[in-house]
Amino acid sequence: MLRMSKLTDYGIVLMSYIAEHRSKQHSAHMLSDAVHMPLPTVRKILKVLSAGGLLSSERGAQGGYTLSGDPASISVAQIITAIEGPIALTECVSTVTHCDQETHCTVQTNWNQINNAVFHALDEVKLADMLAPTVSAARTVQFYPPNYRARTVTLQDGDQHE
Amino acid sequence: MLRMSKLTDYGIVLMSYIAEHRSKQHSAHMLSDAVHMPLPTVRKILKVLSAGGLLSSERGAQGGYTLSGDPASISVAQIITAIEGPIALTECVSTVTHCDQETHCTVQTNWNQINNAVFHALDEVKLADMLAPTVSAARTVQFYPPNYRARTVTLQDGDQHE
DNA sequence: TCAAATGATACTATAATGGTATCAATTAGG
DNA sequence: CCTAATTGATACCATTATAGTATCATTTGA
Repeated sequence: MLRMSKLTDYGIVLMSYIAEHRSKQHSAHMLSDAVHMPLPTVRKILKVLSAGGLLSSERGAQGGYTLSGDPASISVAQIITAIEGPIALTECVSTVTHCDQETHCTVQTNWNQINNAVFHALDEVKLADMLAPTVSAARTVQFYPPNYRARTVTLQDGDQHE
Repeated sequence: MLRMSKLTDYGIVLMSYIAEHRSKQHSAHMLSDAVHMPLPTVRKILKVLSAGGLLSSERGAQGGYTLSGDPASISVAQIITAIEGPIALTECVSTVTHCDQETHCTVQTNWNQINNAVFHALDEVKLADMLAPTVSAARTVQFYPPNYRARTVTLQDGDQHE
């Protein structure tokens, strides 16, 4: 988990599609057809991406959306941020909520560090990278141990819990 | 956003507290008092952390929980994974859902790359790092531009939208 | 002037989450 | 051996967030 919203996922797919077909102006309707997503949802997302400055919009007949920048300079982090707001894993980092943990919360400061790390990871990946199937995968070490997973096992008979 | 659940946040606070007071056996009740969280919730989280192998539990009177490993070797990624399940930002990565995007989804393969990056970032930060207030912050470059944020502005009068 | 398009707002149903309650199983100690 | 303290498991509920829909206003090209 630690999942981002489905809308964000859609947003990235949309951005990818538009990036693949630059120069053209894309209406919500066209995109809805092309990417097989419900029109109202597409509209909503495009609006947000536009408000976020990632797409340029033109109103009126023959209007539509275009990328407002170079695919190589638009990062996944930007897209996520545009749709979900600033990347912050915990509430205590993002908002200035007065939480009664504060006293015991040595943790607080270190979250910024973690957020930075995650943000950086997401900011390194550009839209252009998403288009080229596996270009950068080659130079990327696979850190995720394939069978890494906490044991949420339900113990079986005769199984000893350590 | 891209927020992890509140329970996970709690989980990290609990793990931090236990790590700060190792050697002792901690009952849910004690922890609830110490960290000021509702007892049932604490119980739930401890149970999960225990099932995830991060805590060792002893039942019966005078029972309780202890860290099952060294704070320096338990990572934030492990804690998150224990509580929320495997770290996967998109559904299409985690589950084998048959989504009708597949055809247009050049994106798919690259998500693994992103997930790896994020996982790595979270796996680098150990529980021990969370205790020492700002030890490792010094050697960590601050990547997050302080005013980075998509413009979700509501335009004011006389304000020109680019 | 009309049709095609985005912009804005508000609403609804479903799902996820946080929180609670209850009972079973285990174990130390009198 | 019985009781109290403790974890384990399951089930439930209320609130919130999310995804999706509907509607109307605004802009603009032909």
